[in-house]
Amino acid sequence: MSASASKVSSLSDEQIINRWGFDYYVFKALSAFRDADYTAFTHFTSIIENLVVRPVDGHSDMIVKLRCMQFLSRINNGDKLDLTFEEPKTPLESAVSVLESICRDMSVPPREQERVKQAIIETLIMVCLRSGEFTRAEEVLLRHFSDAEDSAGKKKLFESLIRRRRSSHSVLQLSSYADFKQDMLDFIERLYRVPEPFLLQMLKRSGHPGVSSEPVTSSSQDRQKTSAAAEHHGGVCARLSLHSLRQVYGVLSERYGVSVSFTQLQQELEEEQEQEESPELHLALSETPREQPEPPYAGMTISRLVQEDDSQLSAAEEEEEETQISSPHRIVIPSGPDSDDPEVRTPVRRSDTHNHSSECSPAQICTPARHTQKHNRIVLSSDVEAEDHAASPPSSRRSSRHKQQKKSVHSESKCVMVEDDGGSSAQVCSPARPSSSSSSPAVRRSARDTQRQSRIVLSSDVEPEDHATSPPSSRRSSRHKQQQKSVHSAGESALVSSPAHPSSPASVRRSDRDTQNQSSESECVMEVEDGGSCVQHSTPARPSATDTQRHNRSVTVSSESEDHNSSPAPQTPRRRSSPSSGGAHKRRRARWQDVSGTHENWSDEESLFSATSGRSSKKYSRKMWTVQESEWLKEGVRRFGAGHWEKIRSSFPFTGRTAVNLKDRWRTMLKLRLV
DNA sequence: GTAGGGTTATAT
DNA sequence: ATATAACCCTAC
Repeated sequence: MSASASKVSSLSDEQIINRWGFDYYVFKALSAFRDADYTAFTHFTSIIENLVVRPVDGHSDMIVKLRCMQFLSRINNGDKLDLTFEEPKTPLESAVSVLESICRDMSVPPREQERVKQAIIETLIMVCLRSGEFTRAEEVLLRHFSDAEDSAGKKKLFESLIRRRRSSHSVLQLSSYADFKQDMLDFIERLYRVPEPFLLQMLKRSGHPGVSSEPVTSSSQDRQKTSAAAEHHGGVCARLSLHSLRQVYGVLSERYGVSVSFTQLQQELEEEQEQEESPELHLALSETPREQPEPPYAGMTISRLVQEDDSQLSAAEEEEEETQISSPHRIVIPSGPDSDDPEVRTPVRRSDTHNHSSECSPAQICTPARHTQKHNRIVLSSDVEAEDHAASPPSSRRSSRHKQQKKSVHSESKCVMVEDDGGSSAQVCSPARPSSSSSSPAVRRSARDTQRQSRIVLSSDVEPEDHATSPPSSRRSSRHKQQQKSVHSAGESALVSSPAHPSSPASVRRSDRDTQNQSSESECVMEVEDGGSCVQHSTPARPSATDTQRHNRSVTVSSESEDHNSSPAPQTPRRRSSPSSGGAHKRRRARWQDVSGTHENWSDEESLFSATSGRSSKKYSRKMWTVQESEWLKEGVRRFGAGHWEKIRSSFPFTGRTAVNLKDRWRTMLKLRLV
């Protein structure tokens, strides 16, 4: 779909950079969890939660990562029965819901799925027993306990303990919650290996001392592989002809809207070489940024291009596979002495001469650059990292969606690396999933097998994440109307970023005032417990309600902007300053997001990882539909036809939506003529 | 599982 | 009080 192009173009620097940050913090959160540093884990998830509220380039494996974070957050709080992530459920029950979502998206062997679920349920029952919640334990036992024969013994035991109201028993003592947590982490890591985040890679390449990125992945060998791979990088490259490079360049330039011709580029390169000092290749030179600022990558230097992509999947590639370069090798054009020292490469370095700084900002961030070497070289490779995704099942996950959209499935992985003297190199990789086909051997990227990246989400969907029944937050401002009229076009799925939902204010649901006090108290407690960061949410800054809301909707195509978020006090530790409120007029809640601009997509109160304390039982809370969800729905109807609600529901990452909800929403959309 | 009419929660 | 998106109920 042409959407890819527009999508890419609409990525803002913030979206891209936030994505880097997102990947980094996910990685750190997993590391912390593995190290049993749950306080740090909580801190990182809080950061993620807040980050995700900002515009983020949300394609690719973001959903998977969010789900993993959600899952682990719930597991992490599973022993606290008074917390809830989804209204009536205990954290572990929510974990089961998330597990189901994960299993839907990624093909998880049924046995594994069952085993994990059973482990969670048993743990939940034990937690209930230990805390004397016999009734609840019984409820869980009856509702979720596996009927499998092998668990019959345990079932009996639990029944007996419940009956006798015994909260102590050797079995209860033997099992440790900490072990359970690690077991769950192992499950997640087996399922999905998080690739080394782009930011860390950059840091490492920059030669920053002491950067040791502990892999999230359990096997530390991976990490070593990573570096090893990096080191060999240069060595592995096969040299190809200029002709090949030219072809590849043609494809890429078209894709990214680069107007410079290959020949021009060569000339520039030559000139640069002559000058010796300009290590970088500047596409920008000829790009005339001013003229066409629009195109996403226009005006960027190659390095920047590359980098963005390297940051783990960039949209473009995922969507256009056709343009994929199929040559399995890397192309290296030596233009100078080449040195293979990989470590030194700093992908982007701006330094020198002609760089139009303005255009390449993002890239520059991480380019410390060492100036040692000088050689120019450009490497384009379609590499393949995949190869070893042994453990990863997921290739199929979302496949259904994909397939339909694209027919060709081939390996999507490709990598473009540009390196010039100075050692700066950049790479573009589309990790994509390791699809069967080509398995070219290269090892790249972060060398870890990571690769499984789960699928590619195609249209940018980022999932708004989260669970279903979340309590509505109270204030959601006036969005309805606006949304109706304002937009509606959203036609194609061009959504770009869809952040996940912001956190939810826990207990603050409907009327803030009522619950506020309580909630604050509890929230605080909770934070302390787990994360330690108790940032008082108590008075959550109440956001001012301005209407500014929707102005910003960014470029995303979708027009309906709903801003659903109303979560008043995000539980996160830091309060977000809401830019918007200029004042303190009647402040209602800060809607930071509104300010941001691109997020139209989420619904109010859902929180990604935070739990609320206290359970409420209220009738039902309305969960407004996000733009993202509406887009999915439209896409689903387009694909399967109206009336096939269940099918549509299961084909998109809806959370907390039933087929009937979809049907009702569709009815509403028709009524509003949004479709 | 879906269609349609009724109900409820919210914003104005 | 009114309008209405989201939800619920129930027949098929």
